[in-house]
Amino acid sequence: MQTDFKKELNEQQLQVVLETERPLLVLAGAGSGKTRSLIYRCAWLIKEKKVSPQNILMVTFTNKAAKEMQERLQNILGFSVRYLWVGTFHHICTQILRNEITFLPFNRNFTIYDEDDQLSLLKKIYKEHNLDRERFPLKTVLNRISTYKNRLLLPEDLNEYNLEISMETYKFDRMVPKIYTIYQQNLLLNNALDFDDLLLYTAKLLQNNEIVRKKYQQQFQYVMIDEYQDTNYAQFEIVHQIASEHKRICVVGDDDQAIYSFRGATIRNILEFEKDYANALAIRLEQNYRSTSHILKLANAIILNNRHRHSKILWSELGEGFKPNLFVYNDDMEEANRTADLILQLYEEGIPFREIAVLYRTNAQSRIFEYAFLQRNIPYTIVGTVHFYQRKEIRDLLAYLTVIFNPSDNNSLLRIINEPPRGIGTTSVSRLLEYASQAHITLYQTIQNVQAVQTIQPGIRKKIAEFAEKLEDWHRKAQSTPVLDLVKEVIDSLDLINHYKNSQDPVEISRVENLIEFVSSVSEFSERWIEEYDKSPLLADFLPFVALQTDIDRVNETADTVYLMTLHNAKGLEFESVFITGLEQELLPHLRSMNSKYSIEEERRLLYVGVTRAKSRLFLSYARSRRKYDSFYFTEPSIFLQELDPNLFAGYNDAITFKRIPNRKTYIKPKSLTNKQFYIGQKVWHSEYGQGLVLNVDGTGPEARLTISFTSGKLAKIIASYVSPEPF
DNA sequence: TGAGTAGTGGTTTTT
DNA sequence: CCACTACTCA
Repeated sequence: MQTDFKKELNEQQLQVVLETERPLLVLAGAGSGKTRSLIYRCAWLIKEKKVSPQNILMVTFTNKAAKEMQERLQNILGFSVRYLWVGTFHHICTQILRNEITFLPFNRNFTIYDEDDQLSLLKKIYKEHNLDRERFPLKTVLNRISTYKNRLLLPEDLNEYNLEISMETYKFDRMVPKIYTIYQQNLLLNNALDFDDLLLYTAKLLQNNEIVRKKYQQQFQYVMIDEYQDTNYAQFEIVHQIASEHKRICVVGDDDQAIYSFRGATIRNILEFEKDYANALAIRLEQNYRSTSHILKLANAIILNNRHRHSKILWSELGEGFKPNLFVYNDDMEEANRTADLILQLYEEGIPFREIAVLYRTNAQSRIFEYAFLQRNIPYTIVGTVHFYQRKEIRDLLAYLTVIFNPSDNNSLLRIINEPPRGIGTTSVSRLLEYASQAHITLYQTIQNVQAVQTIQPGIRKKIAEFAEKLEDWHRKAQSTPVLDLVKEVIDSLDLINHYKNSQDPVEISRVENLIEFVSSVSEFSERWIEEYDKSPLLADFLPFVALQTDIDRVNETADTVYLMTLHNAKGLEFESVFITGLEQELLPHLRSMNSKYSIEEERRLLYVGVTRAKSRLFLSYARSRRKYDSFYFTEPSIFLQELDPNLFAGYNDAITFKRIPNRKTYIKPKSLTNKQFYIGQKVWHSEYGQGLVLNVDGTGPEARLTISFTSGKLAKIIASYVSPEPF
């Protein structure tokens, strides 16, 4: 193996592999082969240094990256590394918490709450305590609580705020710790943890419990952390507690790609690494093995405008390549249509769809592209919008599974108690809750003994009892029945397929498909599980997996589809061709980030991340007007474009003067591109027939009839509004 | 008491 | 344009 990889790595990468015994800080530019270096380092440890896989901890940013690392490592080593600890922080923390459950205030079957669960729990709290949702907006409060947790601050650490003043008179800052206290109590009552809790409890456990800390310090002899620039204080503390003793730690990161400060990530962890770990060695990887020079030139020029960074210039030996294109469109619809046309053209040039990605700042932007792609039969996969697991029907089904697994979870039980409708309305539910709180039992226990709740009509009591009996039956079965069989039984027994199929509403009918897809995803999960562990997975194996699963993990590489995703989701990926769309003020940089220099710099890094995803073709675009809700507004080109030298781009010249258009509040229908006069000899593009040459123009404006000779051989007369000028 | 309907307010990014 | 809330009818 030694001879193998020494040829494949450059000098600095080799150093990353071989320097295993001291703290290592790897400053790795985009596309500089950091993943490869990490994998070889890991292989070196196992093969040459005879380190057992279970003594290695490797933290990645996504589950997908973890899976990839594991597979590539197995290929190199030629044997299974099942016992290697590789995964995201959240995944690894979940594992640790389950192992150490005896030291924790909740039980083994805890539920992991996502944002939707958090919101519904908080809504319930607001109702019970008469809190004003306008004065204390749910999301703002949740964000603040998250910030506290990321800094490892518990409600009791904020005690100075717990003055005995009536709730209504609290100002926001004083109210949040109060809500935080109640929120934490409620999570415990539900035997539930939110995402931040996974980190918080793990960090606190390692800090305060010497037995546990020693155990993991000894187990994880070698620690590697990817994307270190995007770790927060809680994550830092977890790593530090584990690694500060033996100090065999290797972190990899790039300050220019820090894009998660809103989640508490702090660049401090990279900047202070050499202070946190004495005798640390810093290695820089600057040679890029991904993109051609024109693309890197643009990337370097963009990031040069950030003041708070380590100077770093990417270079490659892959040749000059194509200059990036910049396109200006009149509106967002045109941007989507033209992007789709360009993608078809690339496809015809031999680039598979899976090597093409369309990136944007906000999830809402995906819809219009979907529409354009559907019209042209371009296969696509959206990564990260409405998460598959967030659709109503899937969440409902998951709520059933959650209650079956963790009966203490009132929140999930409330979600399904009348879903599908079984005649248990709000009044009955509040009577159940009232009884439960007076008797100091859970909602689940209450419905198991519903005959005791005299306030509810006997008829409804009977319905509740039937429901409760079903749940209890499944709860018993779940201990031994494979999760796939259990899921099928739940769906059958609730008659969900027919429930949705028989609806008049097409939205409801479409839910059937998702249910079927869910079953097949459970089936897929089961197969993989059986392959690895030689036994069928139970519900207890499946639920934690689902909770930490994200859309990016569901990306299926075998299908040939274009990828649509946010710039955030594109991190760590690479594509032959990349489109970055919506380069407008208030979109990129986003309006909500424009109030501070620091956050503008983060937006600029976001663009930098997008640009550095491209291997050979890069297309940037913006629209002069954009639809929002149901009206148009006018846009200005992004400041990030305005600060660049236009010569970095190929393409339209008038596009790169970045003329500002005065903002108007009233809606004026944007002039379509086709208002431009077409001329004989012009190269044009048609969505169906492709590229063509104008032979004759009859009339003016969008109504003009053009005679076009298409490269496909077809000669056609076409109304001007159906074709667009050829951009290349 | 529950279910269906009209009106209202709200979009950053994610584990 | 969509998801959620408050209101009305069966």
